[in-house]
Amino acid sequence: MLQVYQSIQVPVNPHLFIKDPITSELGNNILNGSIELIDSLGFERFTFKKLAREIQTTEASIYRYFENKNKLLLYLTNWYWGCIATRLLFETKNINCAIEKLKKAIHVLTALPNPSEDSFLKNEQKLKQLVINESSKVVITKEVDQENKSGIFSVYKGIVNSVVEIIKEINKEYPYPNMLVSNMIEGSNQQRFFAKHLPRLTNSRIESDLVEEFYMDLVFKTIQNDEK
Amino acid sequence: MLQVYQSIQVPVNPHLFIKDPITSELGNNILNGSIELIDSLGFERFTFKKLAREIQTTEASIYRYFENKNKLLLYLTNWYWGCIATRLLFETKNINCAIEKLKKAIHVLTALPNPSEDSFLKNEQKLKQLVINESSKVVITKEVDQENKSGIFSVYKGIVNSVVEIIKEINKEYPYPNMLVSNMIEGSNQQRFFAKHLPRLTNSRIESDLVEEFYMDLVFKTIQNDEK
DNA sequence: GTTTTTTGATAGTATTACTATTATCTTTGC
DNA sequence: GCAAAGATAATAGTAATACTATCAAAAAAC
Repeated sequence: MLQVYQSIQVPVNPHLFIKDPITSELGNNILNGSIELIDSLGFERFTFKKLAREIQTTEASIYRYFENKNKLLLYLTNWYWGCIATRLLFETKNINCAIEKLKKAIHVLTALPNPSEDSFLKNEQKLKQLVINESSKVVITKEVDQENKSGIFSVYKGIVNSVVEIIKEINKEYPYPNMLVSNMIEGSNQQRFFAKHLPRLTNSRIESDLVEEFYMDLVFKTIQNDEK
Repeated sequence: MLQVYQSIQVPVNPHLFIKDPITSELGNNILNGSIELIDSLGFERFTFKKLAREIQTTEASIYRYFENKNKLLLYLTNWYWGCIATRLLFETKNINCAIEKLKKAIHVLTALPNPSEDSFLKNEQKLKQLVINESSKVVITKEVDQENKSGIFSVYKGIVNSVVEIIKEINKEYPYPNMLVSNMIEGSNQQRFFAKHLPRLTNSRIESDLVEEFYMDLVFKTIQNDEK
């Protein structure tokens, strides 16, 4: 199991851990165990004590890796966005047509990861669930400015920025590209939460997911040049 | 102060309180005090003990009104959406043109409340801040299905639905009206958070707020009939 | 003017979010 | 092959949180 995380070279901001979890067995157990446990308990009920019980270690040992559970969740989401950033780079490479590139980007950012072609990691789906259900709890906080200063959101910002650049290639007059992209990324996650729990807020369903096509339609219509 | 909350007839789901706070002085103190305190501490650090100290009462007394702090925040946000729903009704009344109606609706849902013309309540702005910064923490939870069953989100759903109806008047072929509306409401709040803390994710700024015009542009472009 | 309801004061419990200490176990250097 | 260094386990302890319970005092309702 140890090398699962190491094989993907996704560096995570060192501010988020005390001791790098990918360098040890225990560290990897913490990562895998926390994904499972946060997912099943929800972040509020998740504690290091429960995690320790689950992965057969002690609370104190986990604290040697992570300052607190917020940092751990930030680590996990950061790592997720790192994977997405890498994939975005791969999949838009060697495409010349900006429109095609944008389509690919929208796909990478809004589609559900396909369980079969899941090249990157077996945990990607559970991790996406975490991002959908829990990430806002460690981002929309009073600590955000501090975290931001230490560069924790730079990977995410990089993703937004690279899609913004594609949009500018297509229509450099469009005045709100950053809003459009961040709205799409956050919105696509939210729509999936709605589909599962508050279906009257969306047209998408778990059985027939419309999120990708909704944003595909929305983005292209929105950036189309008015003059045309 | 007591009648501030009573004057606006916004019924809040009784599941959210043990004893109706608008019926007593203490109840009103709890509501006003909690808005201030959650806003200044952030929801995570907010406790009933601290609130009790602030409004000169005891922890146990607050527990007589609200089961826990989650329910209290749900109460506040529910009340906020109740106000918005009322305003939406008022402001779109007697407008025949669906396009004008939609413009009004987008305005009500995405614009910052104007401090001077703030007809409804002096707390509306702080309350909106609460909704922006804290509401996701009590919505995106494991309890959402249970809360949903007891009808806590019906006001919100009603708002979404009434805007969906307007969109259908304009273009009944558009396949994702619910997604578009919920995306707009949630997104507009998020964009304001970004403007304040993560400005590279948005084009809007605190000094020059572009949220309303962004969604005005986005929604109308998105629902425009392709055939035209 | 008594009864009911509401609030205040105090106390207490289980859980959470940590920190500290020491012993053991593993790894690596030589 | 062994000492030194580093990592982990075991245990203990503290302050804060999230409540619940009890009882007396104050206010309101009848």
